[in-house]
Amino acid sequence: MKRATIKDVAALAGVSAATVSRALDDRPEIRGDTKEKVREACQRLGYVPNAAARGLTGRGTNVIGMVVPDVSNPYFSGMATAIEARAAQEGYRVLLSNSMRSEEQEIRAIDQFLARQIDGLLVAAISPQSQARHGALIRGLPCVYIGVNHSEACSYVMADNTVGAYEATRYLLDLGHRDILFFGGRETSRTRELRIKGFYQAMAEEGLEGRELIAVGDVRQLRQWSYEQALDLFESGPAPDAIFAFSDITALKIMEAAEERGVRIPEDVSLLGYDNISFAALPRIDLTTVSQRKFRMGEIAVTRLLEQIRGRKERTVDLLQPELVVRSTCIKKEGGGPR
Amino acid sequence: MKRATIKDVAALAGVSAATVSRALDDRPEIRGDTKEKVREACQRLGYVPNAAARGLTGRGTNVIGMVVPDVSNPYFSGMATAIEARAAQEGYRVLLSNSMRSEEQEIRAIDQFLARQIDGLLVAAISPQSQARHGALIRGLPCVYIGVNHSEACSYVMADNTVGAYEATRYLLDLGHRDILFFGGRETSRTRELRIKGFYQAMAEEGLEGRELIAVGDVRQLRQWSYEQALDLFESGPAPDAIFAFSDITALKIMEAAEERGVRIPEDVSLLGYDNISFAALPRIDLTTVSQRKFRMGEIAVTRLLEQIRGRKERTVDLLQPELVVRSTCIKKEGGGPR
DNA sequence: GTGAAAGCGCTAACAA
DNA sequence: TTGTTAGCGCTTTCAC
Repeated sequence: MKRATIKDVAALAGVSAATVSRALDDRPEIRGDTKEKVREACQRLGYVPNAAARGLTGRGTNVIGMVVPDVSNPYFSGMATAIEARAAQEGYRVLLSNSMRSEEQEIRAIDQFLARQIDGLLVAAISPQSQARHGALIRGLPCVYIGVNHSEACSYVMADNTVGAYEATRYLLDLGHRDILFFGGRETSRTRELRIKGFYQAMAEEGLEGRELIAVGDVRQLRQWSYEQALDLFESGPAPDAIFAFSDITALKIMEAAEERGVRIPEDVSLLGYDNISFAALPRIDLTTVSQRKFRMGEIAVTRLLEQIRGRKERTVDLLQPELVVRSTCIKKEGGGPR
Repeated sequence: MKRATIKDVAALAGVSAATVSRALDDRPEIRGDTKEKVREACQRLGYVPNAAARGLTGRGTNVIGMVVPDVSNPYFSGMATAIEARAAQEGYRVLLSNSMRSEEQEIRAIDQFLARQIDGLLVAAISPQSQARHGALIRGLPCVYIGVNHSEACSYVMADNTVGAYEATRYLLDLGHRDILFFGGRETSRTRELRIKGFYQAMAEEGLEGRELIAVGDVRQLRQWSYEQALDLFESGPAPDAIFAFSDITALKIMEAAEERGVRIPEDVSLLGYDNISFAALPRIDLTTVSQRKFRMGEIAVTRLLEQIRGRKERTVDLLQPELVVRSTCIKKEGGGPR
């Protein structure tokens, strides 16, 4: 069964298509009873205006698109939820598309959105390189990047990862830990680059060297990698005083390996994550971590995007200060204590 | 800056719009060098075909829409991911929209999709009632419902919740538990209705009564409610032998309250969840639960939807058998043991 | 092999 | 207050 068009409605209501259009727009120049007739006809035919055709004539759609690397990652789904709530307040709907951490899929997602008459775009890109490739596509479309993966040519909102890592490391140091291991993250990750900088900065202040473990292999195997490396680490000799995990997800895998090896957290080794995903607050997990304040980040991103949609021309940059969330996986080092 | 149209490309390439259209479709009748010219012009102008206009002329868009109650719920985001992977294999993209557990938002989401030239729709509805209201909107559009909230008039895929609950309860019974409490779920929930049926069925077989706790209040407050009720439960006297939680999320809140009250799980009370969300497998959580096999469910949903898109007319119904996932939160009752 | 023209469903400018 | 007309960007006949 073909869907009803505005013409079908017009015919049934005995008016012209233009009148139907105006009636549905609830314009004042249309008589009440005409509107009534039109509404009735729409009802009868199950008429839904075709947004494609509408978009064609050049008005806004009140829809914004959002591209994320992976919806099943609580970091992104949490942010998406905040964004949708905020957008809804402003009368916008959000359409979500997954790039599955593939450059090609990311491009296709953006492409789809561009072709689909949206008013603006929010992108959590998978790498700074990938962002560079979007520019040509996006052109004049209002767009805000979220997170560290963006070029300097676009508007973006990000948390200060270096400061976050610095403060987290300071916290560990103040707890008396000396041998601290930065665990995970891939070499190509910009996020890692920023975090490790903060880490070494804090370590250097104490005249400490610090050590790190760089993740290798396919992005999709990272969790497995973390688990195996942690197993090795706990097996092969004295563990560090504390582990600063690249992300909460990594921390969780480390915790799993510790469990497996009978290493107690935090008694034997302190563990600190990054991101403050909802998992981290779970009973028994209760992971000490750094919050990127993703809800706030989402809100700001929507606000900036709407400003653009409403005419703002200048590029915007928002840098959020992260926040240490102290829970129970880090304790004072035995015999150490704050200096 | 306006986006380039097919005409701009045509002008730059020195051909007609029709030729551009054909060239981009890689049709054999177009000469190779013409295609080359066209491709180059597209490149230069950053041309992206407008899907709206394309959809207008009536061909498929290779996009399917999916409506979920809440992306930040791992149950749905997990399923969405499975669906996207499967759809991608078949050359389809998935656009995700959140209903935020509101009937109004759900309708708007569907509306949006209908208006947006998608080839098919996947819906995880928030209630059976809400589904009834979609019918008029959806009309002939290929559509598959996921989960228990659907009418009998549409195609759907769901897990057998009654059998799942029955088997889980049997498991608890076989472990020697007698006083089992079914905890949570709102009175209006169809899911609850089905699960509690299985629960009482198993209990009745043993000549046991069983007891239940019905959740009240706003959906968004449910977690808080679970936590508080569990606190009360553990405080006000002898806890049951075992708790069968309405969902994993509920179980997690119960676990939190137990922690708070010094009640040990599973030593003092066994705990069983439902859904097998990814949280449940976390170290230290390790929750025994029932899997709805949501990945499989997602795959089947996509398959059925594509069948419809490709012409199948009949309604389809798929019922999945759930699976008990034994982990560590349920143990034999002290002094009880399997009979 | 390519171009001209019609039409998809809708809205906006102009008439009546 | 309402109808007529043109045109949004694209695809698809039908000619050439």
